[in-house]
Amino acid sequence: MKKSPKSKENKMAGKNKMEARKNMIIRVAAEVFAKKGFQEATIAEIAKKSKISEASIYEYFTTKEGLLFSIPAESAKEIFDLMEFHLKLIKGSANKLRAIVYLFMTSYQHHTDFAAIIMLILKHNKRFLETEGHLIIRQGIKNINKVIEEGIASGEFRKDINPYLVRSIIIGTIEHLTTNWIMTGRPDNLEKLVDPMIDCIIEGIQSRPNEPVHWSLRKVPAWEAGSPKK
Amino acid sequence: MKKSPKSKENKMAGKNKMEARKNMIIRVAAEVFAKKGFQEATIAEIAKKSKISEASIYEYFTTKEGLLFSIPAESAKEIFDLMEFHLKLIKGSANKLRAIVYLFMTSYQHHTDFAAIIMLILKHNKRFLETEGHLIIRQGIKNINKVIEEGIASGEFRKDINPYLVRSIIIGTIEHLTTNWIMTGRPDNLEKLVDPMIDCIIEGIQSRPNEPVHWSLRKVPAWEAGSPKK
Amino acid sequence: MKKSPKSKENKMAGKNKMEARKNMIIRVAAEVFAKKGFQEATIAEIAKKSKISEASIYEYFTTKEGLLFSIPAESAKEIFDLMEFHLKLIKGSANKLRAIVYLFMTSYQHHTDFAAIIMLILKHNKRFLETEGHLIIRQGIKNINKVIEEGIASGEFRKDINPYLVRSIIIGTIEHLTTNWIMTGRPDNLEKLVDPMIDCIIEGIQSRPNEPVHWSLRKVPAWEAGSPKK
Amino acid sequence: MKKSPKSKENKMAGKNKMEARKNMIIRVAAEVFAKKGFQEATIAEIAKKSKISEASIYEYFTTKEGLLFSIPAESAKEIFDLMEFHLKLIKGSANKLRAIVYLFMTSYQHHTDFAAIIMLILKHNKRFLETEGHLIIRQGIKNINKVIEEGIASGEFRKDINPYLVRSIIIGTIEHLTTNWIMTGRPDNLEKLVDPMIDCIIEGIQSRPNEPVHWSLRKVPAWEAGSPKK
DNA sequence: AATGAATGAGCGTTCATTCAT
DNA sequence: CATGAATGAACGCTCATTCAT
Repeated sequence: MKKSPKSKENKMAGKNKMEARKNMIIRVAAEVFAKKGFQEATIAEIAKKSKISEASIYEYFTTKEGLLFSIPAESAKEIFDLMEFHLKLIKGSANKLRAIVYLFMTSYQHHTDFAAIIMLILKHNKRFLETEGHLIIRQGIKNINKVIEEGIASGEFRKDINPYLVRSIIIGTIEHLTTNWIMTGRPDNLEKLVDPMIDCIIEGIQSRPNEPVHWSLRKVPAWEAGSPKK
Repeated sequence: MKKSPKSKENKMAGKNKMEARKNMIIRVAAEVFAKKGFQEATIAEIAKKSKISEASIYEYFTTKEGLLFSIPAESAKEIFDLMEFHLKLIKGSANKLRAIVYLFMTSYQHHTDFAAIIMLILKHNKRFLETEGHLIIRQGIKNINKVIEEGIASGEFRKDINPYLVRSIIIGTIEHLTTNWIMTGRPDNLEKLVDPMIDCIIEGIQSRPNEPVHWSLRKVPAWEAGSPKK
Repeated sequence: MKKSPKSKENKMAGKNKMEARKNMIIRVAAEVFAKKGFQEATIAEIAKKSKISEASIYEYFTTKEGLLFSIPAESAKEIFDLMEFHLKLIKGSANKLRAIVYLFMTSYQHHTDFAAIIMLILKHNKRFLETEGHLIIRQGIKNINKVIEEGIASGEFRKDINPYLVRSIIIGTIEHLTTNWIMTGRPDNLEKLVDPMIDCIIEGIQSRPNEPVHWSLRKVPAWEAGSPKK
Repeated sequence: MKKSPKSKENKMAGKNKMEARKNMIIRVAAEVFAKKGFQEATIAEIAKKSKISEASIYEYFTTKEGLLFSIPAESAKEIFDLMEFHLKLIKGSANKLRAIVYLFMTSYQHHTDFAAIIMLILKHNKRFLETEGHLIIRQGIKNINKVIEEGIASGEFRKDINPYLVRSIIIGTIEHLTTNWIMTGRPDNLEKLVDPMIDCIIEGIQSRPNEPVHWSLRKVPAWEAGSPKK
C-alpha cells in the first residue's frame, strides 16, 4: 500500500517527463525546420537548442524525416477538432465556410512554424501523404466538402457547382495567401483577409445589374452556346 | 583577311555550340530536378544524362542552385509573352481572365517538368525571389492585376472587390490544382478545369432567385452577346 | 531466529536466480554472437531475446567483450574434463589421439554456436588470450602434447617428430575442417572425418611396398569392407 | 602529330598516377587492417596515413569492405602464379607438396599484413567468398588437390587416402601455424617448419619397425587387434 | 573550352555504456 | 537487484565544388 502508489507515481512521472521531452523536441524541431527547411536543418541544431542529446532524439523518433512528419500531427488534430466543434454551432453553409477559413487562417497566423512546415515542406513531400499526420489533415478537409455539399443540397449554393473545385478554390487561396505571407516575412494580418475572401468566393466578382432580363444573355460563352454542358 | 571571317565563323560556331550545351544542361537539369527534387538531384546525374562533365557544368553555372534558378527563365518569358500577346486580342475582362488561366494551366499541362519545378521547388525558395526568373514571373503576374483593375474600372467587375485578393484566389487555385495534379501522378486533364473554375470565381457559388431557368445559357457575357451592357 | 533462515533461503534463491539469469544471458549471447558475429551482434538484441534488460546484462558482465569471453568457459571446461576422464580409460597413444580428435569434433558438431564463436571470433582475438576461458583451452591442449610425448616415449610414435608440430597438424586440421563446415552452412557430418583423418596423420600418405596384403585388417571401416578400393 | 603523343602521355601519366595512388591506398589499408582488424580500422586513419583524402579513397573503392576485399587480389595472384610456375619444374608429388607449403609459408612470412588479413579477417567473412580475390585463392588451392591426385595416380601416395582430407590437413596446418605465429607476435621463423611438417604428413608419425614380418601387426595397434572398429 | 581527378566539409545514425530510481 | 532512460563518441559515406592540365 505504501509502494504501489509510489511506483505508480514514478512511472507516471517518468511518462510525463518523457512526454515533456518529446514535446520539447517537437517544438524545437518545428522552429528549426520552419526557419531552415528540411535539408538545411540538422539534428545537431535541434539537439543543441532543445538541450537533448542527438542520441535521445533518436530514442523518440526513428528518423529525421520521422521527426518532421510527427510535427503537424498534434496541431492538425487540434485545429480539426476545433473545427468540427464549431461547425455544429453555426447555421448556414456560407457561415460555416467562413468559420472554416477563419479557423485555418487564424491557426496559421498563430502557429507560424506549423504553417511554414506545412506550406513549405510537407505539402510537397510524397512520403508525407502516407502519414498519420496527413490522415488527420485529409479527414479535416472532408469537412469542407461536407459543408459545400450541404450548401448545395439546401439550395444555399448553386446546384451546378463542382464541390471539388470549390474546395480547391478555398484551400488554394488559403494556402497561397499563407505561403505568400510566410515568404514575405509575415508583414500583415492574415485574418483580415477572411471576410473579403469568403464574400468574393460566395458572391463572385461579377457586378450584377438589377434587371433579371439580361441574365440569360450574360453567361453563355459564344463557343458553347449551342451545346449545354455534358 | 583570310583569317578574320574564319575566326568570326569559329567564334559564332563556338557561341552556338556553347549555347547549345548550356541549353542541353538546362533541359536535362529540369528533367532531373523535376523527378527528384532539388536535394535528391545531383550534379553527377545531370552530367551523366547530358553527357557533359560535371566540371563543365560549373563553367556555365556557378552553383547547383544557380542552375536551378536559370531553368524557368526562358519558359516563363515565353508564357508571359504569349499571354501579353493574346490579351490584346481579347475583349472583356472576364474573357481575359479566362484566357490567362487557360494559358497557365495549358502551359503547366504541357511542360510538366517546368510545372513541377515551379510548384514543388522554386515557389518556396526565398533566394529565388531575387532572381531574374522570378522577376519575369512577377511582371507576368502584374497582367492579372491589370486585367482585374480594368474589369473594375469598366464596371464589369464589382467595385468593392480587392484586386490583390482576387488575383490570389486565381493564382492560388491554379497552383493548388496544379500541385495536386503533380503530386497525384498527373492523372487527369488540367485544362478542363479552366472553365468551371473561372465561372465559379466570376459568378460566385451563391444561388440566386429565378436563375435555374436560364442556366444553360448561362455564360455569354453581355458585352459579347451583341447587346450593350445595361 | 525467524528471519535468519528465511533470509538465507532468500539469498540462496537469489543466488540461484541470479545464476539462472546469468546462464540465460550467456546462452542467448552465444546464439546471437554465433549468428551475427561480434560486431553485428548488439547488446540490445541479446537483451530482447533473453528478456533481460540491457542494464541488467551490465550487472553481470562488465563489457560486451567480457560477455563474449565468458561464453566458452563452461563448455570448454566440460569438454576438457571429459577428455581427461576418457583418456584415462584408453590405452595407446594413437587411440588416445583418436579419442581426442573425436571429442573435439563431436563437441563442435553438437555445440554449433560454441564452435562458431571459437572458430570465427575468439581464435583471432588477442585479448582473449589472457582470459580465463583461454586458460582452460590451453590446459586442455596440453593433453594433446602429453599424449604425443607419451607416444614418442613408448616408441609408438617416431622419435624424430616434433610434438609441437604434430599437435599443430592435429589442431590445425580440426579447426580447418570445422571452420569450413561452419562457413559452408554445416552441410555434412564432422564426426565421420575423425577416423580417416587420424589414420592419415598417424600413417602418413606415402605408399609403402607390400602393404596392400594386410590393409584389410587395418583400416577398412565396416561399412566399406565389401568393396576394396583398387 | 604534336598533340597526339602528348595527350597520350598525359593520359598515361594520369593512369599511372592513379594506379600509384590506388596501390598506395591498398598498401596502407593492408597495414591498418592487419594491425587493427576490420572494425577497429577506420577510413580516416587510412586516409591520414596514405595522405589521400577520405573522399578520394571512395573514388577508388566503393566501400570500406570493398577496399578490404581488394587487398588480397594482387598478392594472391602473385603467389599462385609463382606456384604454378614452380610446380612445372619439380618432379615428384611429395616434392611438389613441399614446394607448395614452402611457397605459402614463405609468402606469409614475408607479407605479414597480407597473412594477417587473410588469417584473421577474410577467412571468416562470408561475403568474401563471392569475391574476385577469393576466386583466385580457390583456383590456387585446386593446385594442391591436383598434386595430391597425381601422387595417388602415380602410386607415390597411397590409393586409399582422401584427397580432400589431405588437402585439409595441409592447409589447416599451414593456417594454424601462421595464425599462431601472427597471434603470438611473430617470434620465430615460419619457413623452418616446412620440412618437418611435410615429412610428418607424408610419412606419418607412427614408428615403423624394420621387420617386414611385423607389418601386418604394425598397423593394427595391438590393443585393438582383436576388435575391429565398429 | 573541357574535363578527369581530388577533396573539404558535413551529417545522420548507431550502440555500448552509465545513471537514477 | 532490476531497469527505463539518456548519452558520448564515433564513423562511413556523399557531393558540390575546385584545380591542373
